[in-house]
Formats: sequence, C-alpha cells, structure tokens
Amino acid sequence: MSQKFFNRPTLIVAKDLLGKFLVRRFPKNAYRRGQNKTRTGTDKFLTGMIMEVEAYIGPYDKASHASRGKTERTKVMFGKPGHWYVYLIYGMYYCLNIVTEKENYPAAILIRSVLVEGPASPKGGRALQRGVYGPGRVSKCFKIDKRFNEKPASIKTGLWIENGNIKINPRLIKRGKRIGVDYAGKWKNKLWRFYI
DNA sequence: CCTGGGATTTTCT
DNA sequence: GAAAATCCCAGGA
Repeated sequence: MSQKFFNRPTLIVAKDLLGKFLVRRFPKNAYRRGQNKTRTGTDKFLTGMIMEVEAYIGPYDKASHASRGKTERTKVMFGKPGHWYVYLIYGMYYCLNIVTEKENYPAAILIRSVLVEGPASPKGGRALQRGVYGPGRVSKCFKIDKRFNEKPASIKTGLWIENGNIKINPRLIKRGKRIGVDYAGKWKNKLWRFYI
C-alpha cells in the first residue's frame, strides 16, 4: 500500500487494514565457489491476512506511547506515514506498528493478529490456514525485530502491506476496547480495536 | 473454563 | 526504580 493510504485518519486506515496482507520477504543469498555474494537462491515469502488491529491516535491518547511527548523511542510515531514502529514490550516481545496520518501528528496502528497459510500445527495437519493471534506472536512468526523500526513499509525493506483485493463484509468487522491499557484513564474505553 | 505469576529489558521518572 | 500496547504455563474449578 502507498504512503497515501496511511496518510488518512487512523480509524479509517485501521478498518481498511483488515483483509489486507502483511508480506515478509526473506532474501536467499548463496555463495558460489570463486564468487562473492552471487544470488543463486530464490527469495522466500510469508504472507498473512490482517485480522486484528488497534489504533493509537494523537498526542493525548494516554494508551499511546506518544502521549509522553516526542522521545527517542516515540519520534517515529511523529514521522512520515507508512513507516514501521517496532518496540520491545515486557523485555521479550516485539510489537509491529505502522505509522499513520500526516507528519508531526503521532499515530500508529498495532497489528495484533494475522491469518497465515500453512498447517495448523508445525507437525502437519490438513488446515490450510493458521491464526497467529497476538502482537508478540506475529513478530515471532514474521521474524520482526527492531531492525525494521523507522523503516518504510516496502518490498525493499522486506516488510510491507499488500492489497489482496479481499472484500470484507462490513458486518464481519467488530470493534472493542484495546487490550492491556487499563492504566490509560478514559482512553482505555475507546473502541479503537478492530477485528474480524 | 478461569486466574495468577514469572520471564526479561527498554524507557522514562 | 517502576511500569510496560505480552505470552506461556501451572493449578484450580
């Protein structure tokens, strides 16, 4: 999706992201004898349909890291739309966010769940799809860490979002309160979580 | 089904 | 020094 797609009201973008595809490219480089860095392999791709997102909007949203102002950590949320904001939570899990709205307005969308192709369990099985529920699991599954922080969503960086032209029946889109933000005062009750 | 606690480190006060 | 946009496992009902 273009930067323009993300330069819109965050709640609209959040809803529009449901049914879009998160795509990760794993470059396959191989080395031939006598040559350096010759590309011989084929890139691998992993895609997942986005099933659940949460919006963090503006300088006053107490649930958003940006409510503390512009810091080394949060400056990316004040930056250009269509860039990744990746942070570590509880010392163990990375959370993947895409920055939205115009520059200098802090907002981002947390990708919480995706549906990937593949067996239901690592051992096999017949399922064609597997739900990856929870931002920590999404990052683990897509091998996302802080290297993506502040990078644009693009095939060049290896992580981007594609429009698969899946039409989501609006009746299937649900909204609710955001998870894990009980400390956020009145902001905790905002229905800024969207899921299928 | 539910609840509670531990892991582990960055960030800001 | 405390809290954090989480996850996993154990134990009880």
